[in-house]
Amino acid sequence: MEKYVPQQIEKKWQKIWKETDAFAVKEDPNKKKYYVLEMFPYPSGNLHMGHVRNYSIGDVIARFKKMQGYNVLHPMGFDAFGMPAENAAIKHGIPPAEWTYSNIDNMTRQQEELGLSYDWDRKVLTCREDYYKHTQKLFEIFYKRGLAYKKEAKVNWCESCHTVLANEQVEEGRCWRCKTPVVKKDLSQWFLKITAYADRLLADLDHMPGWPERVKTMQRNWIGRSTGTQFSFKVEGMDETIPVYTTRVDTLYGVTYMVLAPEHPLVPKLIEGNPEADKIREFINTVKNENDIDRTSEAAEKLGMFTGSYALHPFTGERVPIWIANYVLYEYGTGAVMAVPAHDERDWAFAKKYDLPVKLVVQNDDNSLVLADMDNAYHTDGHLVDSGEFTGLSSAEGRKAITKKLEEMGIGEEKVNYRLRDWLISRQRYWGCPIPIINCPHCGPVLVPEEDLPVVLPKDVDFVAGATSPLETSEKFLHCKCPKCGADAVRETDTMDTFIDSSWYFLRYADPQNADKPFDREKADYWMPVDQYIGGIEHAILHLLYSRFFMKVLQDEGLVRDPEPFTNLLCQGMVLKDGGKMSKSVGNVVSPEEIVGKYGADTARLFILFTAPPEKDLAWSDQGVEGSYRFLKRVWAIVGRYMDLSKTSAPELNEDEKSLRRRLHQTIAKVTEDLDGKFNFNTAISSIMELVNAMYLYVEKHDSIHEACARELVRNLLILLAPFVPHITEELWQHLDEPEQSVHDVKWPEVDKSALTVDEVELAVQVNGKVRATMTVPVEMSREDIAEKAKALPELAKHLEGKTLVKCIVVPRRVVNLVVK
RNA sequence: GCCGGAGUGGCGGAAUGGCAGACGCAUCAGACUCAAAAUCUGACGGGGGCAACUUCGUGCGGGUUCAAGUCCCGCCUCCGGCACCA
Repeated sequence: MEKYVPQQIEKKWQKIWKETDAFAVKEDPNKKKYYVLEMFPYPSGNLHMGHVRNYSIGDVIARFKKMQGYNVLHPMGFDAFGMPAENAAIKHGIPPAEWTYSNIDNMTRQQEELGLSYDWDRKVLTCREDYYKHTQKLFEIFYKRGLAYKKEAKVNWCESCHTVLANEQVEEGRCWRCKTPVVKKDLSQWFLKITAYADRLLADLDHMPGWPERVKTMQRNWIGRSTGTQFSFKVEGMDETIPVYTTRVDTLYGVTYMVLAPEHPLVPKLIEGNPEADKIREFINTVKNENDIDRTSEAAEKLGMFTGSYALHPFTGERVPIWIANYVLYEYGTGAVMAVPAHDERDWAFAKKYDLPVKLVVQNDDNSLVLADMDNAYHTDGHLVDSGEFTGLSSAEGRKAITKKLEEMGIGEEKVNYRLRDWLISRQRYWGCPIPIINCPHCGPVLVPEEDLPVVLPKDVDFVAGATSPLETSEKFLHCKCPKCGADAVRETDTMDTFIDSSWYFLRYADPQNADKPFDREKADYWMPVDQYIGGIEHAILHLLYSRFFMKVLQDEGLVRDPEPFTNLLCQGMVLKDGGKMSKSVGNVVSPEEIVGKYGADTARLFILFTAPPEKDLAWSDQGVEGSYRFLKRVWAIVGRYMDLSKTSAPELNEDEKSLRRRLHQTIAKVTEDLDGKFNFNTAISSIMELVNAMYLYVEKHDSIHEACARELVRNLLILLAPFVPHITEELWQHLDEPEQSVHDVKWPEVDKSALTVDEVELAVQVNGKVRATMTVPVEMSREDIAEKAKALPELAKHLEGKTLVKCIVVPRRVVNLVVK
């Protein structure tokens, strides 16, 4: 047989798969479906190794499931709206669409060169009118359900990207994309009411066993549910009350002051008449202008000022001074807190700094707390002291009883709070989905009528970087008539966050050609939910939370059946080089195209799947790639050698053939087990390597083989390898005298249990738990006989000499342990 | 601080409570070759021993068990998420 030249055979098969539409699928109610999906990429220009890893994992699963008889949906598309396209326009004058489509073409070609089994007829591009038309339609659904609203708010602004950002897109106070420190800005913006789904997003996490624990934890943290009590303080001498939220209402008798966020709307009134008012205003301004990094940094000092006003304690009527401080967040709870310095570390620090009184109202079990000796707040639960009628209750009882009393007084109630904020979706950018809203001077915001969708992105815009959306520069786009009253009106010029586009694309794959609707319910019900989703951990919150939110809203709307989009989630690890992330600035980037060109796609895929378990980080190793290439050459050669061996047709297999056949069926069992839901690609491949090694040892020893045995070995070796390395297996398959069929259409093999039977097994023989010998015994030998045989082993004599046997444990097929004294 | 995950040879990594280190990389040796590469075969955790063999060994300290990388208790370290969220 000729040499293994991957470049030739890979091109050949890729062409055939493309021409025959080999992986196109249709709904088939008689077949069990399996939907495997890799997160679609942003068309940045070129695939990187992370993509290759992502797609290789998905492709093995898709091909394996198909061979198992499932109707497999395995689609691919592009998350094609986004900033880089627009930046290219600003920098180089290339229209964003042109830049994007040329990148898509290039990356699609690179995907094809990896031999991935996609149904390309279902390719989805979020930037095309036929897609974003439906994104707009979905926005209208949200709007009609009261889940999309516009409000004036203090929002996160990135100076470099010239746009606002969602909370989820701010990492440590910086823009997630360009790392520029985020500043606060007052703007009127569109939000989606994800907070209305906070409880369901949280609760359903408990019923998602197919998701990694760490992702669920991150989402739980992000949603940040807490149960507490909200109640109001009266302001002395004013007809005003200040609501506060606390999880430690049991410490209510320890309140010695209260604190408002500087942004709190009551502040101007509270400082009226205070001679220090100007100073306070100055302080408020300083705090407001600080960015999040400074304001929340660990080193940040707690700063505050006394307003001059007092609140009244709801139970004791005591005067409680009202302060303003930088450590209270306006966005969370009520923007005001009761301060209990004895039992809260922040309040403690603040009280010490400004010399405010401290009252101990919770004691530990042995009543050993002495305020004068404390150098920290006591923030754990205990029992209440100096707390009026509640004294003596445990903290938990105290919380219940005090909340009940506040309720009876009509000034408070139990309250659940979330850290999660509504999703800010407006972006002051061009290359995104236009928000289908018309702003009418008389009617306010009005939805674009459904029949007028899509609101098409205009081409006549200026891409001069500025603080407003480029869409404002298109006169034709901007001016329109109000659909309600017909008056002159202007269009909304912000576009939607691109995370909206990716929050429903998995549904579009089920029905990608539908012109009227985002997707047909019946088709969606057939394919959804995604059985296996694969992608990077960086989307643990962003994309994966938004998609879950969308799915729930669509379920409420009756458009889908299921509450969750992704049944099983696999978060692949990163591809590292020299101990760090591959990056252009470090200069350690290995390009997939280069590797594929040098070794072929099969080698690249095999290396990535073999070198590390999928969820762990993978260290790139040039030598490791060589090793994978070497293995494929061995496969190529051994198939040839088996075909060249002279064939016998003896009535019985010889011992070596039998053991080779046993090895084959062990391998089938192992690979099937490793691929079925567990995705241990690395150990699956290593077991196939062991089979190949055994096949080599056979040809070293023999120059003939039983024909049926040779045939079974080679056939099954190729089938087992097919999901991992589709080209070389297909090529070799065609060299066998098989019918006109692709190896990828063959049924996955069954284990022949009779092939696994053995006559004899080797047992380890231990004395007091230490292995001292091994022995081979017939499988059916009784425990008693095994024990007798073990005792008589000569190697054991010196370990047994002069000792008495206490116990003998026989574990069939594994071990014998003689316990002696 | 709270939550989650992980610690095994020179390296990537294997091990339903039952012979720790499968498979691969690197290294060394042998075969083939005039030679090299490629290829095939073998060795390969540490200490001691010419050897048969022996002893220690899965982050640390205890425990359960005939038997622990695996189970339990107490720590340490690293990675990730959240964090002035009241």
